Amino acid sequence: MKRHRKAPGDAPTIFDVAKMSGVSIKTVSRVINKEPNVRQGTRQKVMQAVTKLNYQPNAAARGLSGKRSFVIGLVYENPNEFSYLGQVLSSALSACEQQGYSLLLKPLALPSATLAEDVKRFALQARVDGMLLLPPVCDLKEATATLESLQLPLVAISPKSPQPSSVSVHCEEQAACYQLTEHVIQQGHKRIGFIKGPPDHGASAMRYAGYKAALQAHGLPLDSSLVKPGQFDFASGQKATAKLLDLTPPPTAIVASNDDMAAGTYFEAQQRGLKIPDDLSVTGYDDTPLASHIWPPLTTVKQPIDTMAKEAVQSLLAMVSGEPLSQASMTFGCKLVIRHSVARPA
Amino acid sequence: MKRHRKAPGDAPTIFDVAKMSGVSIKTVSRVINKEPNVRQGTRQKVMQAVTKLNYQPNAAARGLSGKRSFVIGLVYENPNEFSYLGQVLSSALSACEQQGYSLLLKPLALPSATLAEDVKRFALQARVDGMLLLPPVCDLKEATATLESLQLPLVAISPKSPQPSSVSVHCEEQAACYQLTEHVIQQGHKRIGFIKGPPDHGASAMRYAGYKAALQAHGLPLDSSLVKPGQFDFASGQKATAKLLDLTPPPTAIVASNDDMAAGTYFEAQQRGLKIPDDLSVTGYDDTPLASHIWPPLTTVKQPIDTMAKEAVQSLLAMVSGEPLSQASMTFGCKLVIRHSVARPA
DNA sequence: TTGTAGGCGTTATCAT
DNA sequence: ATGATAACGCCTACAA
Repeated sequence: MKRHRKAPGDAPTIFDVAKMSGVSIKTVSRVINKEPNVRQGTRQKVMQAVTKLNYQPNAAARGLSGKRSFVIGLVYENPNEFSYLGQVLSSALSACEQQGYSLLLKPLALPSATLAEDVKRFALQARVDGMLLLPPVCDLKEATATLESLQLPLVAISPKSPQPSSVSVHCEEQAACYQLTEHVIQQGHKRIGFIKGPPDHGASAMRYAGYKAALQAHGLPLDSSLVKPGQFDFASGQKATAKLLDLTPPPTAIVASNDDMAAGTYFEAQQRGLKIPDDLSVTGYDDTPLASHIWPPLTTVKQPIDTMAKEAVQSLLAMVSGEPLSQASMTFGCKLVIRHSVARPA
Repeated sequence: MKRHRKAPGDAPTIFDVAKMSGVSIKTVSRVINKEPNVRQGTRQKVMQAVTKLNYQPNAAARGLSGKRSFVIGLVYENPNEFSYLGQVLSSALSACEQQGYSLLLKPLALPSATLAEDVKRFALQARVDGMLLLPPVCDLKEATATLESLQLPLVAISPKSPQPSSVSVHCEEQAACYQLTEHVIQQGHKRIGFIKGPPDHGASAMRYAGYKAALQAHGLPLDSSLVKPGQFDFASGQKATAKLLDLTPPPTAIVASNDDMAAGTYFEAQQRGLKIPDDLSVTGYDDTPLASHIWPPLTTVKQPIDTMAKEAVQSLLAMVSGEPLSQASMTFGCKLVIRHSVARPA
């Protein structure tokens, strides 16, 4: 026999609400889930009881019983710095909260031999309704294929290419990096170094393409010795910069594929006694807090991360609810943020 | 009639494991939860089936049925920068994962009129087993009292004072800041500015006390005009530095209560054409990635954040399990990280 | 528009 | 040491 008698301290259940409002639990359930076919007056009675009792649906029970768990996962690579991730995280979190969802974090150590297994375990254990995938995980077939075989709705944030098969949000990265490079060119620079991002991030290729296109558009040759690999982190940015500055003659400007690497460029240049921007112009990408906190303030590109994350969540939840998506992929514009790290070459 | 027949794609349940290993579900449950009173051979049989089926206990079902939800909450103030929080987050997350727990994030916008209500709602809705509290929330009575009335195990990370009533982990902040200040003094500085942290963070007072004690120990006067308020963020650090540098004569060194504010000091000083450390010595606190990424590398204090977070989780889980804690409060040592932002005054 | 019955996968209780 | 069975709180059928 079911008890459903609660001790004074216990949290109220749907039965308590039903009793207080004089309806069945199913009706309460309908109200809670905003289902149709409830009379206006009934709905109000129930809502009153809910408020009065401060009733909170039990997430575990909902997850167990229903199809939805009200949990979505955010999968990302274990970061060295929280610069970009921090922004995504904050935005995604608040978007989830607004929609009554919880966000579960899943950092991954890459490369991983057990990637597929790990991701699957995470999805199954938490019974997530869907997943938000960050680069480079969103482009790793082991991960996405496994998840898709679980029938899990997936949304990729800035994946390699606007996958026709899957849903994603991204930026006009190529155009933005074109503008950025053009801005540098317009200051009179001819030898412009470039620090690439890791090849497994889609953004890397896009940004590099923008750099190349700008060079070409302005009749500048593409000198491959001026292009160095990087990993989107400080250390690789510093290392690449060292190589670049060792060149004879060295570049007069360096376009780094993100802010963290640009910070590495600052570091190496300043260590060598070079003054930015007089001796070396530098640009970044992402407009992380760092960009405006280092001296001189870094010229960079601002992605609408907040908007993107919120749209990603929105799309994901729509998929979870089985709603048809108006579009499988959304592209947002980036904004050039001109500060003080670019000047005319000496 | 119970089905317990799973479609091929469905995740295996405890029944599947029970069937495969030829025992009852209760025995499987015992094995899963490491309960005693299971014969060694039985335990092994079950474990084999678990492995073979890749069985994952359903979190929702566990939460619904049992006393524990296997979820803990991490409550913090909405950050401008993820410098300190990012580290705590990473560590806490991995600690939770290791223990089979999930970590749910709860950022708060402070000050908040609905703090108690928000925190309570969060706790109830997620049915968290316990909570990790970061400053300044861990010191806000509205929050802690509400949570305690829910009988929720709480662990505070670096709270104001080693609360006798509650469990907490912290650092020897005063001693560390004493050493840091002493290091500056030993370089020959007499006029040493100090940028305080926000009064609602326990660390602020401790660090300030360390500064004062070092001054006194070395026969230096405490000049209150050299002490400015700050908020632990870049902007307030910059602002405080501006005020300090406007003094006549200005200080020859500035001790900032954390790295973010020290970055503000760098910014303001460099904007004025001052060279660090030749014209101005600077120190920070926390050893965030930023500290080693700005130029010149910042002398700071490293807290064992990873250890602290892991211990905090450990203690919390012990409380959840009703185990007696060996100690209600744990203190860890900090480490001075001497880099290149302090030199002899001109 | 509303209500009843049954099951979701686990842990708890109480036998055996 | 092991097992049968009743909760846990909710949602999805299906009735009414």
